[in-house]
Amino acid sequence: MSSASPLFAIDPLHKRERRKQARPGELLQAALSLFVEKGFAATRVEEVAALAGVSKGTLFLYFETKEDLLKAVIRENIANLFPAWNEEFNTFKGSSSEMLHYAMRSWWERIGNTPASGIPKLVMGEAQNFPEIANFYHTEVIEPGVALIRRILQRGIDSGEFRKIDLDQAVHTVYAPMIFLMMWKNSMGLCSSGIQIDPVRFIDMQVDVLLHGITI
Amino acid sequence: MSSASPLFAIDPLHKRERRKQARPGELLQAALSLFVEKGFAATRVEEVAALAGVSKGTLFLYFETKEDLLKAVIRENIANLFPAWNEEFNTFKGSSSEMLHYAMRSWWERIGNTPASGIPKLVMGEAQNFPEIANFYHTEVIEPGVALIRRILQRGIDSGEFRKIDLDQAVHTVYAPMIFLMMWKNSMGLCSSGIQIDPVRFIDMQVDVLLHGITI
Amino acid sequence: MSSASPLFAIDPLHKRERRKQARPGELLQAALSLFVEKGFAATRVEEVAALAGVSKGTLFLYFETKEDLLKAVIRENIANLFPAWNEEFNTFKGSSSEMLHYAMRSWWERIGNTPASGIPKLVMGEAQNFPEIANFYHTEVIEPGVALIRRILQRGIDSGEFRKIDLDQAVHTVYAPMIFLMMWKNSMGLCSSGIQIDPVRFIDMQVDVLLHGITI
Amino acid sequence: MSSASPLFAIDPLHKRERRKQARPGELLQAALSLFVEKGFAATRVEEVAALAGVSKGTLFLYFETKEDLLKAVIRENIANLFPAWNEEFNTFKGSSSEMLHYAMRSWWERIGNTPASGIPKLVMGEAQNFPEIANFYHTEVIEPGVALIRRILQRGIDSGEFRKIDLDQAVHTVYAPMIFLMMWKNSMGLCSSGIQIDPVRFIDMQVDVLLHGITI
DNA sequence: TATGAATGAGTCTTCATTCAT
DNA sequence: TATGAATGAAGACTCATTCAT
Repeated sequence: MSSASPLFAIDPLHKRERRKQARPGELLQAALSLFVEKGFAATRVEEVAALAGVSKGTLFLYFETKEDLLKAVIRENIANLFPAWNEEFNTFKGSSSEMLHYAMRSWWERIGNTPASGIPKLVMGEAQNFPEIANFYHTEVIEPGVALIRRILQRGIDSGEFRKIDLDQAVHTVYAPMIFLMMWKNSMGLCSSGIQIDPVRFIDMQVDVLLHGITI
Repeated sequence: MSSASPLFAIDPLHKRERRKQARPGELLQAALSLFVEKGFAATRVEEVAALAGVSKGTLFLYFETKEDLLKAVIRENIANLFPAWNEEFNTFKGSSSEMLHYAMRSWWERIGNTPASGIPKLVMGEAQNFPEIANFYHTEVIEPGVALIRRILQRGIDSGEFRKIDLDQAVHTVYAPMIFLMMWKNSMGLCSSGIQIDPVRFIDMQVDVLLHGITI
Repeated sequence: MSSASPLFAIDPLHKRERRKQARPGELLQAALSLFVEKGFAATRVEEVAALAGVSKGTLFLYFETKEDLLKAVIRENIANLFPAWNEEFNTFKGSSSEMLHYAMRSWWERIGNTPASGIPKLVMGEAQNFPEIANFYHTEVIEPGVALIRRILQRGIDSGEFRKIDLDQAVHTVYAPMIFLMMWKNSMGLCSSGIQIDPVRFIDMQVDVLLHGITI
Repeated sequence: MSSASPLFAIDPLHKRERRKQARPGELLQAALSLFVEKGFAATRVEEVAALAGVSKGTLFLYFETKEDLLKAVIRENIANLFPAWNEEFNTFKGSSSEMLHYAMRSWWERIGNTPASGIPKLVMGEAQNFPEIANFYHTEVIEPGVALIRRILQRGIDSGEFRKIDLDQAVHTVYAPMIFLMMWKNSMGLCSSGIQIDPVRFIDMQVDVLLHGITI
């Protein structure tokens, strides 16, 4: 109020307002890190609220249920990335091999290497107990992801780069190692004494083997 | 617990006695199926006891805590299989490609296609809450499994069938899809509306791509 | 609060001012209908505020607590009716039987058949938790009501129409069915599958039996 | 075990067992007194359990829900009385006037003058919030009660003692004051400063007026 | 050994009330 | 005055674990 230049004449938000707009994001971030760290069921909503710096009641102002909170976490951190991704691939220049390699690398950078990588473990772990979450994940994440991969493979086949493989099976071959990698990283990978997988080398290896296998 | 699984014990004790000794095994079997079906947290010990035909109190006579029960389930259903497996591979006749294919198929038949396939999901889901379990799984399952795969690949390289690939990476390439398949089958695969993966075709595809990628 | 209900105030203040003074009345009306419809405990203050077209905070500007709001509702809707009623009976022409009949009918029209009929249920339901309210109701409603009935019966005895009954008991006989009717209407009467009492016939019957019983 | 005489050879219950059989009754009694004293919603299950001398969890061993507990209270204290009552009236000797008088007096002794008299207030107070309870009360209490009254009146008409009144209305006239009396006793009647109704005189008066009204 | 009655800590969710704006 | 974001106390219900029998 005291010093708004005319350029910002559009009523600057009051402090309270600004907090309100930031809240969902802060809660989502807190929820993601705790859900991933301790599992969905084992995380108390109170912890999430505390980590976001608010009280338990406030959380329920923004999310109707703990389950809703999880859905929002998924949407925010994964589902929302697809539109931009699709766009990006529409305009990709280069061979389909490069495209596939790029896709997997960039998936790693944007999801696999972020806290969001813990989500698949979460979802799979709770799938039976919360079927609605599993369905949601399917619709919002798996299906768009599979569609994206399929487009890349189809493009390679159309251009004569790839063999005429069975697409329905081949897509699994692409995303299976990615999902595996995320699961591993967020479970066994945390074991101090365990086998450590180097993600970048793992991905390169997967792409390498895969391309060896499907290129003509 | 210390002796061999009572399921395989053929002893001359009269029925009463035998039942007593069979108890832990029945509880273990009940626990496996319920843990896999409903998840560890969502399974009540009373259900396990009921399915095993005993009362809640009896279960605690054999297992100190619910967590102990889970550990025993893992030990009993996976770790114990390796010795026989190693033996079998020592005497395998045939090419290394055949050996790899055989290994993956037989893994599917003996674990992937049984209730035991639900165990990795259990372990990963509880890994952070029970680090001891994760470590146990590492030592008793992952490491022997990786060693087995490494032997097969090494055999192929030695015999000139396979390229001189980086073994440390390559082993991941082999077991990643298997673990993925088990996880999928026991989570998203249960979604009625979800993408269904045909396990046998999936494995064949994996082997196919893999061999295309690594054979000379 | 101290002045007469703003609903009846016709003053020359401009609209803004008038709205301000109208607020408590609107809140009271909203509170009455919701308390009666859903019960005191089950009505959220936010709903009351919303129905009155203000925000939750505003309600607390006018009423210190939810309980205070209930007290105001009772005061406003019942206690205030008695003066006019007393006046009316001072000038009644006709037999005492007619007077009794008229009294019960007109009570039905002015209270029993309005949302205010829900108040006794409210008061009785909360009587133990808020003894103050019960006392208030006693002083402001029950006692004036009983006094009114007693006057009618006394008039009948004096005029020789009625037997010399025990007045202390007889008054109960008059108002008991009325209170019962209000309670029934606002509780069991709402049960779709329940016994429905036709209020007018019920009252006529009561008066009929009563007059049969007390007239000479 | 140690000293069971042959006469009691039918295995005497162990202490634990005996407790178990007593528990529901103890809980029911505790629930009745607290529900009546403080209202259903305002009574915490933990208080009920404590008053019955058990822990919160134990209560849920015997009653699935707080609402179930209330239903059991109603059944135990009112609904269950009807069979015996019906039986009694089948064999009643005397005039229908006496029968009616007897019915109301004995209702007072067995319900009105016991803690169970608080139940109608409970039910009416919670009717909207728990429609299932209201329906239950209707079916289990109101309807049998009304049927009983109707039989008495019909008997009087058949024997020529009573006028040919409208039965549907007349039954209300009988039970309305009883329900009123119970409500009053458990709400306004508790007000130290309030009008006190003497139940026996009230009932006598009701019967007196009623019989004056309906006998030929 | 086996039972199952009893326990009570633990968690989500609601809502009257406060208070910064 | 008016707002509505924030609070946090409260309460029903669950379930692993214990222990008297």
